[in-house]
Amino acid sequence: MAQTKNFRFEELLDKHHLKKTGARLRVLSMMYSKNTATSQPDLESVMSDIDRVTLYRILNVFEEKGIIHKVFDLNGTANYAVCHADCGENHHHDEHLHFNCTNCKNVYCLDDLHMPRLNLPEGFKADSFTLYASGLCPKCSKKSAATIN
Amino acid sequence: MAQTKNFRFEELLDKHHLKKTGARLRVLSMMYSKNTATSQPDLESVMSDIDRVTLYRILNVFEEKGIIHKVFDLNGTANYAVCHADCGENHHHDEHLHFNCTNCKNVYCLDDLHMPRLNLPEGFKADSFTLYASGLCPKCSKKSAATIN
DNA sequence: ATCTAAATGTAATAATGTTGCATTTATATT
DNA sequence: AATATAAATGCAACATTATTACATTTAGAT
Repeated sequence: MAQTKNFRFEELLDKHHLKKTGARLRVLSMMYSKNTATSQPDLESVMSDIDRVTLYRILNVFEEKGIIHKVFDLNGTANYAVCHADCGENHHHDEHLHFNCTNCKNVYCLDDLHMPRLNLPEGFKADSFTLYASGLCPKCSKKSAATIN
Repeated sequence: MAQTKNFRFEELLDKHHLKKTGARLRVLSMMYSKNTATSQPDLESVMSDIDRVTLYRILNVFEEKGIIHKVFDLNGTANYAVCHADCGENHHHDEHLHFNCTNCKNVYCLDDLHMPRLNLPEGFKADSFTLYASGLCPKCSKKSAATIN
C-alpha cells in the first residue's frame, strides 16, 4: 500500500470535531497502515518527538470517539486498533477475535470472525463480548516450521 | 459456606511442593471463598499485614503451579481466580467466559460456558482461547431494575 | 489579522511491576 | 527435640506506566 491519502484522516478528525494536528494525523496513518494493534510504546518509539503524554491523550480521545478500540494483550499491556465497523462515541463493537501471537507479540484483530451466540447463566446481562486467542501468527508459524523441520 | 477446612489447602500446597505458610493459606482461603476473581489490591486491603511484594510473589507462584489463573479486566488490571479444571504447571485451560460487571467491577469465571470451536484464518495456530463479556451481573442487574422501574 | 478554545509540552505525582538482599521460618534430618 | 538448610518473607530501591495540573502554543472561527 502506498502512502494513504491524508485527507481521509482529516475528514475523520473533522467528523469527530477534533482539530487536525500533525501528531493526530501521524498516529492515524500509522495505525491504519498496520493490520495489527499498536501499543503506546510502539508509537513512542516511532514518534519520539511527540511527548508521551500527548500520545496518551490522543489515544484516549480516539477511543472515546470510537475511532480506535483498546485491547489488552496477554501481558496486560494496552494495544489499540482502528475500529472497522460501526463504533460510535462511547459505544464500541469489537466483537471479533483478538489474536495474540506468543512469538512476535503482535495483536491481530480478525474482524471476519464474529462472536457466536452464547447463552449466559440466569441473571447475567451482557452488552459486549470479546474473544481472545493466543498462539502463532502466520508469519511466526512459518518460521518455527522452518527451523524445526 | 462455613469456613473451608484448612487442611484442604495444606494438601494443595503440599502437592505443589510449596511450604504451608500463613500468608499462602490465607490467600487460598480468600480466593476459594469467592466466586469472583480477586485483584492484588483486593488482597492488599484485606491482608494489610502482608507485604505487597509477598502477595505479588504468592500470586506468581500460584499461577506458575496452575493453582490460579490470571485474567485482565476491562481496565487492564490483573485479576486472579482459582483454576477449577485440569490446569497444570505452566499449562492453563481457562477456556471459559470471563464476565466483567461494569457496575460492581467483579470478574466472574463462568466455567460451564466453554469455548465454541472456531475456524481461524489460514496460518493462525491457536493454542488457547479466552472469552470476555461485560455487562451487568445478576446482583447489579437486579439493583438497576429496582431503581429504574 | 486576531481571538479563543483546544491541543500540546513540561513537570510532578500515583500506582504498579519487579529485583536484590538480609532476615526469618517451615521442614527435613539427625 | 535440636538444628541445619532451602524456601519464604520483608524491606528498600528502582522501573514503568497511568494520570493530573498548569503554562504555552496552535488550529480554526471571526
